[in-house]
Amino acid sequence: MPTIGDVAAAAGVSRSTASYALSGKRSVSEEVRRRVNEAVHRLGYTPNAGARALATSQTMVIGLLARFLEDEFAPAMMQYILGVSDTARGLGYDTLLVTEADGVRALRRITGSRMVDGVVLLNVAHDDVRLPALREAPQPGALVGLPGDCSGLDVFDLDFEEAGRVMVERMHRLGHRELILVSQPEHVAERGGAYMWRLRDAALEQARLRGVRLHAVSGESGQPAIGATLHRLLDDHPSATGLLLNNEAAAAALPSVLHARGLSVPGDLSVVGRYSDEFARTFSLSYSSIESAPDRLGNMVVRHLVRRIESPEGREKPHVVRFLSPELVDRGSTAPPGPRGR
Amino acid sequence: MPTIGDVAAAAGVSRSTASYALSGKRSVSEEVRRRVNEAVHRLGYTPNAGARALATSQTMVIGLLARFLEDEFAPAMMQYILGVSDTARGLGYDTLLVTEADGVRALRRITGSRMVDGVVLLNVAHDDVRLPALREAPQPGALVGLPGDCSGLDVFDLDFEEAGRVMVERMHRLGHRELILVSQPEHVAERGGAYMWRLRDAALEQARLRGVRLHAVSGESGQPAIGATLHRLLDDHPSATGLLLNNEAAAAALPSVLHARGLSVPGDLSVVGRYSDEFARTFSLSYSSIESAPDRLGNMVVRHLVRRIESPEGREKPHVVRFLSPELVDRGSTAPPGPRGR
DNA sequence: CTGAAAGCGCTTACAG
DNA sequence: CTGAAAGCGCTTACAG
Repeated sequence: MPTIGDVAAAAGVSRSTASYALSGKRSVSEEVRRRVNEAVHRLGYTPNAGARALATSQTMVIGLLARFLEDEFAPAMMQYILGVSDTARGLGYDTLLVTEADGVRALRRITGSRMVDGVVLLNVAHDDVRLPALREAPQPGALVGLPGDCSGLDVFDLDFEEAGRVMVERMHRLGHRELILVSQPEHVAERGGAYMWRLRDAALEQARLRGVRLHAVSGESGQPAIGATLHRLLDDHPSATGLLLNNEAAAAALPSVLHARGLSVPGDLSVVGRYSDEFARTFSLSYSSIESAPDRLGNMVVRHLVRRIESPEGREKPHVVRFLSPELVDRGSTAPPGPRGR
Repeated sequence: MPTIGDVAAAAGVSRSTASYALSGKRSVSEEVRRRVNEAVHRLGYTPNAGARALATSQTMVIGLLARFLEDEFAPAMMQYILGVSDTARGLGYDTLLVTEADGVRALRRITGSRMVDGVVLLNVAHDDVRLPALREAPQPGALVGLPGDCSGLDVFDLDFEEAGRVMVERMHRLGHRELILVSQPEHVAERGGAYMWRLRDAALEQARLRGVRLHAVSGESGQPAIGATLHRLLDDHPSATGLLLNNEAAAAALPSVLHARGLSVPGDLSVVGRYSDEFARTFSLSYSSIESAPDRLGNMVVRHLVRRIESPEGREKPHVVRFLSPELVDRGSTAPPGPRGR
């Protein structure tokens, strides 16, 4: 592999001039620039990333820590990873994907060894053990998911509280007065998945304000258990006319449950879910839903991280906690209360 | 961040001795080793990855090129990526994930700049444009997926031909004499997805040998189109008693199609699919299937790549093309022909 | 506009 | 068993 020394020799200039001709960081005569570019092209020169990182303290790589938790919907993770990776590349960065179970050790390794210029954490828990290690790192960090303590980090997440309110509000306006909300399993909350209770508590509060009865329950994260739970809920609350789903498995299982009961949507039951459009397509779901927008979140988190990496004053700017406004994608699954309510 | 110079100073030895004490590449007195380790621990020293890469020409990173093609099942990709990433970490390597649309350019960038010690290509097509660039790279490359020309590369894939034979054979032994095979869309084959025709052609040949009628058709990759196609196929071939699915969307859509027709499995229809166990769980599918084993393939491809990276003679060893034997996971969806055949 | 030189933080022959 | 020094391939002040 040719080095910049080879390029310089071929162009008949010094290594520093070759370097400047390529970086444009100081003016170079037209003639020299041409000769250098020609040499680069002819020799097939690509700068050595390790050497450049050593000289500049910049790797042009961001670390992406993904956690795969039991009972979470794995395919959804792919969307976040793609959003991060594609955005990073668009900004000139590559992505080091870390899926190691021991996130703290992984974080120490990639930040301590300066393999990355910044780190994105996915699937952040309320009391995430990775955060202390991230705060100690010399590189900036940004999160997707809301921890209890956001200090020293940029935080991005869907506004799950607003999502809960929007769901209830949509149903209330249509005239619904009794709803069922199916959330994730209890242990998702126990391990710090704040999105579960953030949506639920806000939905309960909004229901209280509107005088709507809301039955909030946890549901399993897989078939056939969640299907059985949905049947039981519909049995237990025969006068409920709307179903809110903050549980992807429940959304995926609902069509067969409704089919088995001979219920139609929205004629007999109104439904609003919370998942990504990609998810809806994969499972052919035609329920209106709050878009969880993994691509937009991935985009936001990387854009802010890179800004902090690149602007010298950015390192000291106050950190942000930003919530993405939930967007209700209307797929026609809500209507005024049907016969179940009469 | 402390350097090895800081460690050496704190331990009262030279930098070279500190380095050797850590690498163990030459013997060091017990006393010195203790002092160096103590200094490392106290200062929180981690070697700088860029500097080490520059000195050793080893990055301990492997590149992973994933392609996301239209009409392919994205969640399946996550399984391959995890298999590669987890195996790499177990062998001491990190994973640079590249999802860039222009795979050739991406490949040139990460290999030319020596960011990686080797490269894994996922979702390789018959006439994959990335292969010439990979062969020119100074690092070894390994593939998941079978290209037309395997020269200079290690190639791993499920044995789709054997999979096709196993499917037909299972049905034939149970007494089935007329089967339907639903493959991926035609354009999957047109863009070089050899797994499509490899399974189909082998199944057709095996059916011919056994005197079984086999209707081989392409199906769409999403709802509702594939559902309609399945209905039409069952209408068109009323005496077919077995269904073979080399199409993940078709497998996901089948339960509702069968429900709508009032058909039970395996009483009325025997079914064998081809997908991963993870996929079966995600979609709650209880059809027997050829396990596509993304985790095992990811493991194999990385293990071989690392062997080639690390053993000096390994660089010259003949390249391998290895097919993973298909395993039929029995979920009880096959039985002797049902009433449809009578 | 250009070049010689120092330096980034490691590893590893070379000497003792 | 240990150290001084060269070298990996870049970038960038310093001089002219």
